[in-house]
Parts: sequence; structure tokens; C-alpha cells
Amino acid sequence: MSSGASQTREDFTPDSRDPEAQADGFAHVRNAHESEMAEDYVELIAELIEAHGEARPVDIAERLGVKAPTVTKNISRLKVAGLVRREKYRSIFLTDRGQALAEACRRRHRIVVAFLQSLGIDEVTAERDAEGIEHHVSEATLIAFENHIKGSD
Amino acid sequence: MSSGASQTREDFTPDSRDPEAQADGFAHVRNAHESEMAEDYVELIAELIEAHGEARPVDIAERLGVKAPTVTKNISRLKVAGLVRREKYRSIFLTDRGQALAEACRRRHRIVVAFLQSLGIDEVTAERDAEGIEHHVSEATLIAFENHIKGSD
DNA sequence: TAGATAAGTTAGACACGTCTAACTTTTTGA
DNA sequence: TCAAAAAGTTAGACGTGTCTAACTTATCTA
Repeated sequence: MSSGASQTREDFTPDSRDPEAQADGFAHVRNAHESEMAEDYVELIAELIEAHGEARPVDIAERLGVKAPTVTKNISRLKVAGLVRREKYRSIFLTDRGQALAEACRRRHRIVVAFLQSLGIDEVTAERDAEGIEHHVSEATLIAFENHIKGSD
Repeated sequence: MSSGASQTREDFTPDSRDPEAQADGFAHVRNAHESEMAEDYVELIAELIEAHGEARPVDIAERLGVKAPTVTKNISRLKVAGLVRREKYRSIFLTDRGQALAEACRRRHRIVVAFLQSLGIDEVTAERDAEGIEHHVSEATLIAFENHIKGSD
């Protein structure tokens, strides 16, 4: 994070936003964090179902880089939220609401990745950065990304 | 999140990444989350010091949209991390390490905001989205953003 | 100067997402 | 068919970041 040419001290003149607008920005970030786990899980579950006909906790854990009990607990949360269907020790499936969310997330993910790649970013970096960025782009920003991708084709 | 023209179901063919690469992406997101609070706080503290000569918990709480006890607790964590200096009931100041982190974060924030605005995104949306995006851009992505800003001037 | 007000801290609680250890259930293969 | 292996769950713990309630300390003003 130190690619700036000059060594001048970064200026901390506040942005034009008043404290309320700034607080709104942080509230948006917290809101995004609240739905982040669900979004990542349903997208991954949809991917596993497409590839293997079912989603198993062991596969979810592997791809998220977490332990199995973490997945079990989070799947329970998603069930309570009405996003997944599954019985104990059985494979995981998405509800209609879960499927709709997964599709929206997948679409958003692809736009962000394609956008980053259109800037010359390599695929590995684009995918990795997109994993975090995707949760913080508004609809307006997504449209701007799409327009930019079309313009650079 | 439904600006796609056609109503076709989103395709869930997995990306080319193997499970390990995918797990690496999520690990990056978790790492980013771990430093996010510290980054937001030191940048905000630097801004308040520049504007008012000091940072007070009441002002930090207002701008973050959280309650005062949350700030008190988090400031204690930043002290333990060696990023701030302050005694009980006294104003908050940054250590050299905190100042360096604040400068790096401020610079990154400005690049992300300028970049989003260069895509035609309005300032309010750019600032709000940048609040979350900034924690997930790698150095390579930041450089690509900078290059794009220069190219569109 | 002293009371009122504002600011700050502490205690305890909560939800979230993570882990290890220990257990239960399912699947596999000899 | 049964033991082994793999997968899955439960219990309990932890750290993080949030809150309310109650308290302490600093500042302000009459």
C-alpha cells in the first residue's frame, strides 16, 4: 500500500461529507457484512448442486477454508432464514428464495470479476479481490461496471 | 440486483479455480475483515485531529454511527495494537504506526473514490461504496485503478 | 463555587463466525 | 455383515463488534 511516487504526507482534509453521511456509509458496510455469509454460502451451494447434484458440508468447508462445525452452524442459520432446505445428515438444497439470491450473487460476482479483468488485472487477483468487493457494490456501481465492460469490448 | 436484460437462469458452472484457490479467496476476505475496524478508526482519528487538533470518542461515535461504549472498547484494542496513544478520559492521538496506517488507508480510499467517480458514479454513491470496497482491493488492483484514472483524464 | 450537562467508562449481554474435542450417523469396503 | 473410515453434529470456548444500563469524570454555566 505504498505505491505513491512522492513521500509527502497524506492530506487528511475531511471529505465533503457531513458526519451523518459518513455514518450512513459505515452503516452500509455493516449491513453488507450481515448478509455476506449468506450470500457466499448460497452461491457456493448452487455451484456445488450444479456440479454434483447436491451440496455437502465437507465440500462447502473445503471451498470456504473453514472447519465442518462452522458450516453446520451456518447452514442452520440459513435454514432459519429460509434460504436452504435440508434435514440432519442429509444433503443441502436451496429454497426458491435461496436460489434467487444465489443467482443474483453469481451475476454480481461475474460482473465484478469481468470488470476487474477488463482493467488488466489477472484472473487470480480479480477472483480473489472480487470475493470481498462484490458485497460492497451498489446497483448503480454494478451498472457502471457493466457499462465499462461493454465500452472496452 | 436484477438489471440483466433477459430472465434466463444464472449459470452456476464453477469458475476455473480449484477448491484451494477458492478457499484462499475467502481467507483473504476474513483477513481483510480483521483489519477493517482498525483501518476505519485510524483514518477517522487522523481526519478529526487534522480538523480539530484532537479526536474525541463522541465525534468518532457520531461519524461511525455507533454508540460511545463501542468506541471506548475499540480504542482500547487499538492501544493494545500500538496504533493509538491516549489516557483515560483524554483525547486520542495516533502513534507513528497508526499515522502510517492512516495515511496508507486515506490514500487508498481516495484512489477508490476517484476511480468510481471516473466511471460516472456520483460522489455520494462513490464514497459510500468505497467505504466497503477499499478493504478488499489488493495492491495490484489499486495500481490498475490509478492507471485507469490517469488514462481517463 | 456548585449544580447541571456532556462526555467517557465499565459491566454485562447479545449475535456472529470461528475453533477443538467428543460424539453420532452414514458410507465404504473387506 | 461388520469394522473402518468418512462425514456430520453437538458442546463449549473464543474473539469481535455491537448494544443498554449504570456509573464516573470532565466541562460548562449561573
